[in-house]
Amino acid sequence: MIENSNENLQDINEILQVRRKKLSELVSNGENPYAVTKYEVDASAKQIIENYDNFEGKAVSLAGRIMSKRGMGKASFCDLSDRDGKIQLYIRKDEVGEDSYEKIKKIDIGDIAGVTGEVFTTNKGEISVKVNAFTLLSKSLQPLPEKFHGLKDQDLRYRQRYVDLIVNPEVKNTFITRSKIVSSMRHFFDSQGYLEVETPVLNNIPGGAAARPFVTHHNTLDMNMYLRIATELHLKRLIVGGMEKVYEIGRIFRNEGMSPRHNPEFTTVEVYGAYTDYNDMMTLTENLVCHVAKEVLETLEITYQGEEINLTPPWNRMTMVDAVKNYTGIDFSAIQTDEQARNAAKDANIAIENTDTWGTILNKLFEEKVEQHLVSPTFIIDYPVEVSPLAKKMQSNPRLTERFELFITRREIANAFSELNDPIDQRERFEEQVRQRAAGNEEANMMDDDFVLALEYGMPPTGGMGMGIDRLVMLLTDSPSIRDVLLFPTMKPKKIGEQS
RNA sequence: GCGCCAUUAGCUCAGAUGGUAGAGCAACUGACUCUUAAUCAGUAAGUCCGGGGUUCGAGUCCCCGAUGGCGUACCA
Repeated sequence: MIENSNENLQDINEILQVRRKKLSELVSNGENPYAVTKYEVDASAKQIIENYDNFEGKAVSLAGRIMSKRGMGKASFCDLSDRDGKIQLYIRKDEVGEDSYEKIKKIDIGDIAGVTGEVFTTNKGEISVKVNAFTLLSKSLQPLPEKFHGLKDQDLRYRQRYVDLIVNPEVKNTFITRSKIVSSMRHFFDSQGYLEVETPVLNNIPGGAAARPFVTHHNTLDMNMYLRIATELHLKRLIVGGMEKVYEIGRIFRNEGMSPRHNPEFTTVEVYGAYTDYNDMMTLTENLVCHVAKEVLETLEITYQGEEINLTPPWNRMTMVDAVKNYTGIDFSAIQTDEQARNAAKDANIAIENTDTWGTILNKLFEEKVEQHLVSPTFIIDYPVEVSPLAKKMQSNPRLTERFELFITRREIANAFSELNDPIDQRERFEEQVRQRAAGNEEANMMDDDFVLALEYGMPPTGGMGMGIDRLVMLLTDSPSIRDVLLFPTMKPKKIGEQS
């Protein structure tokens, strides 16, 4: 590798050449930085700064990336950035020795170094480490983006997230928060007796949602398989099997359009509890989000893109029929036939098709006229059966199901219902989905005979809830795009068509 | 999928009306032992996203394409 470093020197720009030259000099002096295997670290920048009284005057050993250099002749200052912070290094020629100082002058911004030294405060009041030994631990051959503006180019930030993380500290914080949110969720479910499980990502029949799946191929079995579009149907099989409280946090895949709120792969949590219903799931959802917000953000009052959101329960609860009535004046409880519903939709300027029914039209009106108003946390409850193929019908009105969706900042955050456990009803609903599929709806469910068979063995009354974790993280980290909460968002390759 | 906008040095950005590209940071050389967007002097650095076209002349105008951002459509 090292021998190759001179190979195409003419082809690369001067900055890269200079760094490669510095590397080969180190190598020929027997100081190949890439040969170093280990460095003892006993403190971090954040620890030192937060517990300065304990560290003042003490010897510490630190390692991290050099982020800036301020040379002043026989003394230099650097900023060293490590896992959770940044600290200034003060390097004096008379402290480290002449040879060492000359070498330190040649380091580049971006190099990884280990230092030992004494913690002190400069005259200007900055907590620093007076270095007595400096070890280059890895050479950076690429120049970093500018120290003040950081990396702004969105394309590069997503494609080269490692650079984004190095130079834009708030990015690292977002992902630390994401990690804490997921961890807090696990604690919440675990402490309530839910069991975390893992179900297959490779599915024979993708189900549990209306979405086009990704198709892949298994060579030995010589058959196509699908990446899962939800975890729902497997988790409910586990309820049938007597695992009464289960949850899964996992990646799902939907072969659909991309937008600031949609990535082809994203993470959901789904939770199921036997002997509970959608009302219990509403309470659970409220408790979950509040638990996470309190634990991670230490507040229930957040700001999302300039709008203040108060997460303090209880949250608004509104039936879909009431919601549509409030915002459009159209009262679906007074509408009986599909024909009447279609006329109401026309009056409201909603585009409809001949296949639309009372329930699908109610849902369309809700999506087009109501969703945009749901900024504060709001549970919309009692969804039409046509758009809820896996939810239990309401006893009081079989056109509706015991289902809710949670909206915050106009976005769907969670979806839950009293799970349909009637195998005969479930089979009929699948058959309806299959008909829609045959009619060209690529997002309709496929028949899942094994799932129906499972229900035939008997599933207890069960409440279930699914939540988009990426969207929750967006909300809690005030991130405008889903790509800001995904370390490596899906990107189109930059160069195409060159080889083939 | 459609529409609008963006793409200029490693990074952040300027480049009216078409006249042959500029700053700051980073880099390099030098000065400087408490600086912190260090300072000072000097040097070097470009496939102006790619490909066509108009023109005596294109970073700039036109067409096609690439990637991204936003909006819209789609997404129970």
